Formats: sequence, C-alpha cells, structure tokens
Amino acid sequence: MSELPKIYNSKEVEDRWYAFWQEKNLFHGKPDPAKAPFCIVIPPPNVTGILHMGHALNNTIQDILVRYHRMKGQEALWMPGTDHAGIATQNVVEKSIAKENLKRQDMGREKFIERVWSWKEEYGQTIIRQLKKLGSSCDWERLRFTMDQDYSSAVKEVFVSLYEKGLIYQGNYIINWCPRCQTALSDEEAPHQQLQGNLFFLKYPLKESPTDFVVVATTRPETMLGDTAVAVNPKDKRYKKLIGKKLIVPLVNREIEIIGDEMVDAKFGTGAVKVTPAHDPNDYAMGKKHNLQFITIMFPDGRLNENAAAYKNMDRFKAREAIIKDMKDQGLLEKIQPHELSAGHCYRCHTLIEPYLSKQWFVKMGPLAKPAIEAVKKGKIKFHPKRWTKVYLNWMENIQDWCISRQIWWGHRIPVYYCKTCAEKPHPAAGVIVSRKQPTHCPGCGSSDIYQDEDVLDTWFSSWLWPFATFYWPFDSLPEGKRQQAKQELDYFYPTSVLVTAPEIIFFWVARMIMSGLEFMKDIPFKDVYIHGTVRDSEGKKMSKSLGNIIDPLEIINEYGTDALRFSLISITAQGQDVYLSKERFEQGRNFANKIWNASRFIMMNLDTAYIKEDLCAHVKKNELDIVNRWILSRLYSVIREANKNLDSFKFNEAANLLYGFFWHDFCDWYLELIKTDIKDPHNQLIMYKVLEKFLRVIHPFMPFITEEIWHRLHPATESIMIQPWPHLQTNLIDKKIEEKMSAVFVAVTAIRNLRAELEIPLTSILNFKVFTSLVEQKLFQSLATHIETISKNKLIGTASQAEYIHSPGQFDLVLNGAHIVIPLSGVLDTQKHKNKIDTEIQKTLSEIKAKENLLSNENFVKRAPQDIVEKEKIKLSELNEKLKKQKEVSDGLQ
RNA sequence: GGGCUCAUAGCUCAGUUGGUUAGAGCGUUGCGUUGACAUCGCAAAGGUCUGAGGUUCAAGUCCUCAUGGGCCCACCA
Repeated sequence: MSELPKIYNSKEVEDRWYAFWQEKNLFHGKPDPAKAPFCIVIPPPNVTGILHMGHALNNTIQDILVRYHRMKGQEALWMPGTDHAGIATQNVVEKSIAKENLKRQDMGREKFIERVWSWKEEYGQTIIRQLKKLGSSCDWERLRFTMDQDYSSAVKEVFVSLYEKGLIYQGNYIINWCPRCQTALSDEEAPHQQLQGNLFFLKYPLKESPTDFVVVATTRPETMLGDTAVAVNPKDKRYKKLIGKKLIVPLVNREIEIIGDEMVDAKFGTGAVKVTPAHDPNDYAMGKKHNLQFITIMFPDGRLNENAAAYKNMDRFKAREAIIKDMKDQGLLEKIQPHELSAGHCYRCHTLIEPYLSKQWFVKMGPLAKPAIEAVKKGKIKFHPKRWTKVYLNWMENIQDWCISRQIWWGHRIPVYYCKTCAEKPHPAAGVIVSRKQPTHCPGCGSSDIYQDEDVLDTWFSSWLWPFATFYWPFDSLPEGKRQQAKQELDYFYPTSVLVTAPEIIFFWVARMIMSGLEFMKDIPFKDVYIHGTVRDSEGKKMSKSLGNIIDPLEIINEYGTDALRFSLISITAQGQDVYLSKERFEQGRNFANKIWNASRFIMMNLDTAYIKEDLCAHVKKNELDIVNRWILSRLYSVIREANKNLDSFKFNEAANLLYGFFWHDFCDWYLELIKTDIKDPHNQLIMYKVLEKFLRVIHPFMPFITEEIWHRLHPATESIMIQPWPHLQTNLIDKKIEEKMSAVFVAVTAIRNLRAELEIPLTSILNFKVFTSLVEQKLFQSLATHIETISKNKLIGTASQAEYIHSPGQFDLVLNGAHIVIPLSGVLDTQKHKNKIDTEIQKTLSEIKAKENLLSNENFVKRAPQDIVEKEKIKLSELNEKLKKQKEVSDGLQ
C-alpha cells in the first residue's frame, strides 16, 4: 500500500478531484422514478459577486445537505445560477465606463446594455469559479441566469398574468427614490438607518396679519418650497380657531390653508405640520384627503427644480443650507433643535432616500400574501429555527404593495407598450398594451406607432420565480421537442426540499418565492427554510469591505484548504446563531484534516491489503471480536445514528463536532493506541479498516476533498466516495453495555495517568493491576475485570498511556466509579504525597455524600420526584459510601 | 414605538424535552514523543452559568424585571 506524505496538502488534491467529479458528471440530477427527489435551488449570488464568508457558509451548508441526501440514495439536484442584480450590476458597469469618461446616457441604452453583457461574459463567472473552489456539487450544466432568454419568458408570463388578474397596476404614489441611482426602490430596498439630524422650527406668516406666525417643525426644511397646507389637530385648542385661515409660505410666497386632520400629533414639535404632498408619504395621504395641490420640487437627481424659485438647480442639501440661511435672515427661523431620526437609505449605494412622487408599477400584495400566510401557519413550510416564522408572518400580515418598476436599463424590460394614437383618448388605460409578445400594432386602433415602457423590473421580480423558472417554466421558450422533458423535471423536483439562506433576505426573496410558487405552481416552493446566521468578525461586527474586517475565504482555502474552511465554519455554526470569526478559528479545521490524513496514513502503512475486501467483514462474527473492536464498532454506529439525527434536523455543528470527537478521541486516541501493539491481528486489521472506511463516508459531505483523496488511496480502483451509499445503520452492532465498560476502563486508565503525573512517579512501570469490584453491576464489572486483565497482559494500557511499566513489590489502590483497581507500586510512591492526594479525595467524597444525604432526606424530593430518579440517587449515595470506605482503607494503609 | 437575539472557563463557543458538583476548541502550566500526526500525545489549573426576584422536590435550562451587547421592523413632521 502506498505511503502517504506526512502532511495533508490540500492544494495538490482539490482541483484534481473537482475536475474528476465533473468529468464523471456526478453532480447531475435528473428525474428517476425509482428514487425520491432531493432538490435545493441556490440563492443566486449576484453576477457582480465575489465570494465572502457569508457565501462560504451558505454554500457549505447546502453542499452538505446535497451530498448527504445523494449518498442516502436520493436523486439530488442542486440548481445553480446567478442573479443579474439590476442596480448593483449597472452601477459596476457605470463605474467601469467612467474610466473612459463615459456615461451611460452618452452611450445610449442599446450600447450600454451590450456593454453590461460583455462585462457579464468577462467577469460574471468569477463567483461561479469560486463556488467550485468551495467544493459545491451543483449541477453546473443547469447553470441559470436571471436574464436568460428562457427566464425572461417566465418574467413576462408572470407580469402579464398578474396584470390580467388585476394584481398589477400603475399609479402615482410616493415611492422611495434614490437620487444617485435615479430610480424608484421598494420599501425593502430602502432600509431605515439612524441619523443625527435637526428639527427646524419655521415661522409661516398669517395672510391676514403678517406679523403673526404659525410655527412648524420639520427635519427637511427644503421641502417647504412644495408645501400646500399646514395641518393641525382639530382637537388642539391652540390652533382650533386657525383652521381655514390662510398662511404664506415664505421664500415662494405661496398662499396655503391651515387644515385640520386627526393624523396630526399635537404633542410633536409645535403641533402644526407643514404638508408637502409630493415629498412625504403622510403628507401625500393628507393631500389626497384634502384635495391639496401636489408640487414636486426636485429633479430626479436630487437638485431642486423650477418650482423651487431661486433655489433651482441647487442640490437638496445645499438648498437646505441656503433656505435656512434665508429664513434666518428674514427672521423666520425660530430655532434649530438636534433631532435623531431614521430614514431610508439606498441598499445599493447608501444614499439618503428621497420620498418622491412618481408614476410607477405596483403589485397588489394582499391577495398573494393570504395563501402564503396559510401555508406557513399550517406547517406546510417550516422555518428553522422556528422563531423566523413570526418574523415572516408579521411582515406578511402587514404587507404593502410592491413597487416593481425601476428607472434603470439593466433588467427585464416591463412588458407594457403604449399606443401614441390611443393615448390621446380620455380614459386612463387607453393605449396601454400589456403583452407576452412584443406587439407590432395597437389592438385598439391598429396603429403601429407604439413604444415599450422605458422601465425595467425590480431584480427581485425575477428572483421570486427562481424555484420554477429555473426549470424553464412556462416552457414556451423551449423547442416543441424539449417541453415534455422540462415539464417532467419540474414535476419531479418541485416543490424543492430545502431553502438555505440568510435572514436578510426573508422579505426580499423567501416570502416572495412562497407567494409566487403558490400563485403560479399552486404549490409551495420548498418544505423547509433553513436560516443560518450572519458571519461577523470576532467583535460581532458584520464583515464588510468598508470596515476592513473581511476574512477572505479564498485566502483561508489557500492557507488551510477548503475542507478546513468548511469544517471550521460548520463546527461553529450553532443553529441560527450568528457566526463570530477570527482567522485562528480555521486552524481547528486544518488540524482535523491533518489528523484524518495521518490516521489514514498510519492505517495504510499497517494494513494488509487482503483485508480491504468488504466481504471479509461478513465472515467475522460479532462475538468473535474482542471488546475493543466491539467497542469501536458500537461507537461508530452510535455516532452515525446521532449524526443522522443531527443532519435531519439541521444541526450541522452538532454533527460536525460529534464526528470530530469520535474520530480524534475514540478512534485515534483510544482505539488505534489500543490495537497498536497487535495491529497485525486479523480482526484489528479488519475493524480499523472498516471504521476508517465508514467514517470517511460520513465526514465526506463536510470535507469532500480529503475524503476523496484518501478513499482513492485506499481503493485504487473504485468509484468516487461521493456516490457511495451512506453507511447503513447496523444497530445490532450498537452495544451500550460495551461502551459503558470501555468508558470505565478509560476512566481507570486516566486515573492512573493522573496519579502518575501528580505523584511524580518516576517513569518505570505499572504492573499487574486488577479491577475487581462493581457496585453498580457486579456482573458487568466481573466481565470487565476479565477484559482488563487481558488488556493488562497485552500491555495495552502501557501503550495507550505511553508509559513504561513500574517494576516493584507492594501495591497501590485506586478506587474509581465503583471499580477497585490494585496497582502494585509500593516503594516507588512518596507515601506522604500519596496520602495527601487520597485525603483530598476523601474530602470531596464526603461533601458529595453530604449533598446526596440532604437530597434524600428531603421528603418532598422523595415524595414528588419520579421514582427512577430517586432510585438513581440512592444508588449513587451507596456508591459514594463504598468509595469513601475504600479511600479510607487506602489512606489508613498509608500511615 | 413594536419585536427578535445574546450574556456559561483568559478567548471563541456547545449545553437536547428542567434531573443534581457544568463541556469542547484555542490559550496557559507541567510531563512526554527516533515509528501515523509538534498541525502530535498525556495531564493540570481555570466557572457564585450577567444581576434580582419567581415557579418547582429539582433551574445554566422555564417565567418576570433589570443591566449590558447585537439585530430587525415602523407613515419618529
């Protein structure tokens, strides 16, 4: 058998095996009626994306799930793809053309879009390449892009279909406007951030008596130029009599009325509110209600427009300063108060959002939300951890209509066309053609003078179709011959199994996919939603470029290996908790990979190849094996059973840590050490091989590369480990009694080592020790005694503890967990030190006994606690007493 | 304003449905290793489980409040 290098070299193996998997087409999933489907659709990263720790975590979890279910015999499909990320991508390309001193407006729409496509061709594969470095077993021949032609037909179908159902409408409303990106945004795209601002108190003169004023408070004084009323609460005694009176808006000298409205909070500010219906959602509502004038004072780029009089062309913030100065000069600024507020910011460029009145397209969400609420309430879709259910429901139950039109160029063009001829007719929908196919003429008047809506759709309006649009729904873009197959695939894999994602996009994406799935597939898009935590730095801050606290996954892969990255990430990811990372954290994964490597190396160095034939295992009967082999087999299957449970309930960290502990401690520290001196024994050969082989399979989903490499060195001619069956749970090999016996042995050995270390016994030998009593189970320990004797004869303890033997007359007594171990040691020990140690232990035992006695003399405990608990406590007490007795004997003997 | 979440060893974190003197990794200290692995082994030290109440025979675990982190939502002029 070939000898392995001393240290695992991830760089040397990873790319090779990834290519191998792809060559063998092992990631491909296709309908197989004999198997149950398991499908995950990837949260498509932005084409502009560069792999960060969040991606690494997200995709490692998905890959573990997919590999696990694939090995369990399910037909596994992981659907990959990227998102065209409208605004983000457009911004990136705009930056790149800016280097050539170009603006997209100079290029024109068509040229610019061409430029984006060529950018995508050149750089759009970056994130995909990086996902491959991570080991992701995606079905790459299905790679989708949300701007694919086929995908576009799904988007059109959905838009038109919702329009026909009356769920899409166009209208003038206040929306979130980003003056930098110059587009409308949905509410979700304009998250609120705390802001230290000011409250400005402005004096508006009364028309009748210009020396009297009404003072209004505002955080955005520049909007005063668009004021068309001042509102007060009709119950407010201070202002009641002023309702109906006229005011003059300074600087623009506009005459406005004081209106009464219950919405006004008399306690805030001065109790009088300036009303700017075109620049504030509340004011908008008031404007509608009171039939006010809507005056827009801003250009789309944030400069003030012709309605702003002298302030025209000034930037909104410059205008604010100018207005404040002018008001002050005119004695119309009462005061400025510092005021903390929160306001929307563009999620792409972080520019302060401007509430802006404009004509946009909206989706009516109420009717779509209803079944999506039901599906979750009835448990058809489950969130893990559960608490996100509440977050989801809360949002869904208060859902607002969704603004879906964007004034950018990169995206799905809205499938709406206008007829210039008909547009002159009176009713509002005249000349509006909503169509799946590009029309050549107006169906109303036959005119060919038509043009398409300039806007594109929100990126999420395509992402929300991901679980079925990736299967080519609605199929009409496919050639006739391929439709049937596509339908079968959708039918087979939909609903998908699990969605794995981060909490940030529950509203953006998860909730909307549930709605679109129920609306268009008439079924949920996935059964389980696993929400993992956010990756943070060691101080709890979110990792971000601007904070400079990024740990680059590629750097970790380069330094420690992909498996190390994956294992470390997973082992620290408790269900749904945020992940705090520092670079050192990855050492654990690297060390573990190296441990697996070296244990395998050791086994291969000592393994006679005759034993690697699987069928040999069948010839060994369980009861022919010695206790050590039976123990490790029992541990193996106990651990696999537990790991199955953990994986099935999304407890990835628990599974990872369990497997880690088993391999490192049970298998390497104890088992391999115990059999070392007898390693050529046929049973030992067989079992060490078998355990390694099974372990490699179960750790494979976590650490795909190293396991594949070792697998092939073990089996020069076999197939990939990734398509080996997941170990069948041999429950008949699980023997808890054996596990208990062995752990008693380990406790004993540990105690001896401890003693040796503490009492500074010189490195000689420990000879002929015996274990001969049991208080818990006499029989159990009797049989243990036999085994211990065997072990002792084989000098196995000596090997395990790496100690030499103490040759000396006399004896040493050790009492542990009811086992009395006699070790002949007298003459080597420092009697006084020994006695001190025993006496310390006696003190400890005494206080434990006291605690137990107190507990058992508590009538309430004895009466009310379950009988088995009480019994257990009684047994423990008698054990303790027995232990005390032995300890005292030992102590007395040391006088 | 509403809600979520966290607080356990020097550090980073586990801790199942409450069951009885709390675990891991890293770090520290001591010992060891010429035969798998110094990316190693053996052992030790280190905890009033943030605080105050409560429920219970029994609380790190459940409830209430407080303190201090982190996060989300909201039409906070």
